Amino acid sequence: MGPKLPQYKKLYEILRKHIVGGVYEEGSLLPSENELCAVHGVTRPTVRQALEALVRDGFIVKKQGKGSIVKKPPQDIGILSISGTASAIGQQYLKTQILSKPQIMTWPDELPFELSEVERESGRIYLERLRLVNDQPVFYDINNLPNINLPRFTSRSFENKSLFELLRTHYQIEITGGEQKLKAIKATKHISELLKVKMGDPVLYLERKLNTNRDGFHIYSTIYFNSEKHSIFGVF
Amino acid sequence: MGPKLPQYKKLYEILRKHIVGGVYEEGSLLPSENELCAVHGVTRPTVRQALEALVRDGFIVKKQGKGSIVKKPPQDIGILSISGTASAIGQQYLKTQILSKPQIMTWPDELPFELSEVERESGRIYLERLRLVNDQPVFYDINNLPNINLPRFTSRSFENKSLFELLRTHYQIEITGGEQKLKAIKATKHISELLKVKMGDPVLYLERKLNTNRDGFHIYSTIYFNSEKHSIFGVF
DNA sequence: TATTTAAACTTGTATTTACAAGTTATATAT
DNA sequence: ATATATAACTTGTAAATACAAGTTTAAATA
Repeated sequence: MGPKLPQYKKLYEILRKHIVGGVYEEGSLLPSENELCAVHGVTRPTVRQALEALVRDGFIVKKQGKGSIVKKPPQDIGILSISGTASAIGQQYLKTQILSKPQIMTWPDELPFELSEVERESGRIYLERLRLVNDQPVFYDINNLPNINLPRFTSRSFENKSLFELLRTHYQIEITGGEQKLKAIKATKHISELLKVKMGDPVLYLERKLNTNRDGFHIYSTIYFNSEKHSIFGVF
Repeated sequence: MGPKLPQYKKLYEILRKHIVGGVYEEGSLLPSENELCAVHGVTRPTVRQALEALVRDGFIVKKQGKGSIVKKPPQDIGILSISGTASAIGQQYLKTQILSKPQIMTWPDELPFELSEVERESGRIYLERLRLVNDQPVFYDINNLPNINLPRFTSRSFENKSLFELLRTHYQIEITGGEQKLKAIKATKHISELLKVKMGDPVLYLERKLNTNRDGFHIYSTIYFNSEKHSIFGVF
């Protein structure tokens, strides 16, 4: 069960959790590297590896002679970039409703992106979600993951949890990049009902292919976004 | 005048130059870390720092047990990221039409972003463009730059030139990042006429604030995008 | 010959040590 | 009291070393 994470990743997870959990206020300083060494019983290079990852993911900025300064968590970047949607808005306000529980299916014949052989042979895990802010529907997303080495995945709970966080913490799958196409389209009947907008009203439409640290493991998503009250915010 | 770069940065610059210069083919392997140590007379942690930076900047990917694989330099990134719109589509197909020549004005009272004091006091350079692909209008953008140390700017030619390229080559201003908001909206009469879509049809709407290497110098843009035939494509 | 095993690579993780460089607070001098 | 210098922090850079883990190649075995 214990996935034997390296120490710097364990420390990364701890600090990340503390930051998003509000243990450290925005703008305040993290404990110094030497303090972190002492507290967690590791050496400074190890601590620095963890901090580097936090910098890369936008949770802190470092200043020589000063320390590590905590940034507001959704410095992570929202739907336009590699992180999950949860952090874009602030996890506390974003609720997740599963429209279609994760289920194993075959791939459809036509896809906006091309599959690798392994992916096609393994089938897919299909998952539909509706995501709400203040009980108002904002995202509707359709996700396809290749069914490769994801034990117990279909039986896990997704309510109010980020898909990416689950992949990262339980399967050590990290998003390393991707590509996406973006359009403004008219809401169809189906979409308008889900997102509670008028039929024909403009909604954002995204197609994404995300790369991961697992070779040949990509996540394919289609996302509809109701931008009437919220807009997609991105920092880069 | 030697800027006394740290060793790992020197090595980074060397390897980067070699990669973009074609010394290493795309997909081929860089010398192993130990080889690089020997050749450049540094230790492995130093080499790894340089390679880390190359990974971060998208020039290589590393595989445990295999080596460092050369990627084609981060092609361009499209409108969703820091580069100009020209590279998103391919400069050769994108034409620029100036709707309102650059002119010096005062800032309006209301702005989607907050100005710094220096920016507000200096006034702005205002610039409207329409950008076409195959003679079909695709972007309409409204740009505001603070009027700080930009000699002869209003008299320069912009036709078929990237605003960012001009800023970089003539004023050494580089975009370092930014933030943006994204919505799908209905085309107003004005927008529909410019982008040649029906009134009320969905168009993409972006508001951006771009940071530069000049402290306190930001570029504020509003962009309307006709996504009927083209979609915005982004790699990250 | 085909398969398996082992060796020789590669990068990944981790410790220990040392000094440089930037920041802040304190003590000292004027 | 104010300015200056010092000391005590902070992160940044760099070395030398060790072993783990993944990949490839070559040798040994069936």
